[in-house]
Amino acid sequence: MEDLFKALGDENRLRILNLLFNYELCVCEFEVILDLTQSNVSRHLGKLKSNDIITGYKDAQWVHYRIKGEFKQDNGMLLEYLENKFSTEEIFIEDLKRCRAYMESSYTCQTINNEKELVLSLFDSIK
Amino acid sequence: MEDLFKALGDENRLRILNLLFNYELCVCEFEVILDLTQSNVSRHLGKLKSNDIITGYKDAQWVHYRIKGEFKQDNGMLLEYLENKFSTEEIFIEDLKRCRAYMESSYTCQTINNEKELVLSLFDSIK
DNA sequence: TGAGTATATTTGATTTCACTCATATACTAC
DNA sequence: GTAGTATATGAGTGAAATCAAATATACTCA
Repeated sequence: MEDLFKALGDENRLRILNLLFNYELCVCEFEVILDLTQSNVSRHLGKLKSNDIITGYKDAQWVHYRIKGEFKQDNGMLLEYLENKFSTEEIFIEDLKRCRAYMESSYTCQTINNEKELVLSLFDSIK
Repeated sequence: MEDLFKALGDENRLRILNLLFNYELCVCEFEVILDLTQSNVSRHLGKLKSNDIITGYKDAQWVHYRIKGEFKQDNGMLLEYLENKFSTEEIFIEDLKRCRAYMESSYTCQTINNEKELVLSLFDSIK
């Protein structure tokens, strides 16, 4: 319980969870959407994973992450609480907007790094 | 939100909250019931207070703490989640047993420190 | 007023955490 | 096989958090 809250006590990890509440994403996508370094994203995902909050599966070079089913089952009320709070705080709302813009584009995790400039320009029109 | 979870990400603070979900208590009572030093308890209460989770009022030398009403209103689901988890984890159950034994005794925060040995002996019969 | 008590805060040592840079691993495609 | 890409991890740094011991503050009561 202490460890769970420690895992949630970091803004970047909360931003990651906010996106994972809505989409399944891989490291390189978090990297661009949240504007974090690769190793930073990987570390935070590692912490969420070691606390059994998320799980990842490998598809070619890419590792896709999602909220763990068991975690959802055991922590329904907490998740509801989080979703509710996410929907009222600016930073999480903005993150989701960028995520949606990316999702509705034709870019994928196969192209996101080659076309990073173009993906970022998608986001300019939002803010 | 990050700060709230940081505040919850400490076992001693969770133990304090567990008791406050059921009783209103002052520093010297936490000290004996949870077997922590005075400065340690005071520090943790300070952190919970600065995060607007609890509030304290002074009565003579004693400061009594309780969960803040606004916090309850704004975080109902989180509180429900916590109460639920507290009721399933050994350490929180034991803490509550000791707290109840103290509450049902005739000791008060005016006497708890003079009679510390006797209060502690109340707890022996529990474990 | 002065002694005694409850609580808060300062100090300093130790630990923990987030972050970056560089490197290692694992996979793809040629 | 080699080159290239995505992800994970090791090592080092600086910031923040914990804790105990000592001190400061605020209150009571004689």
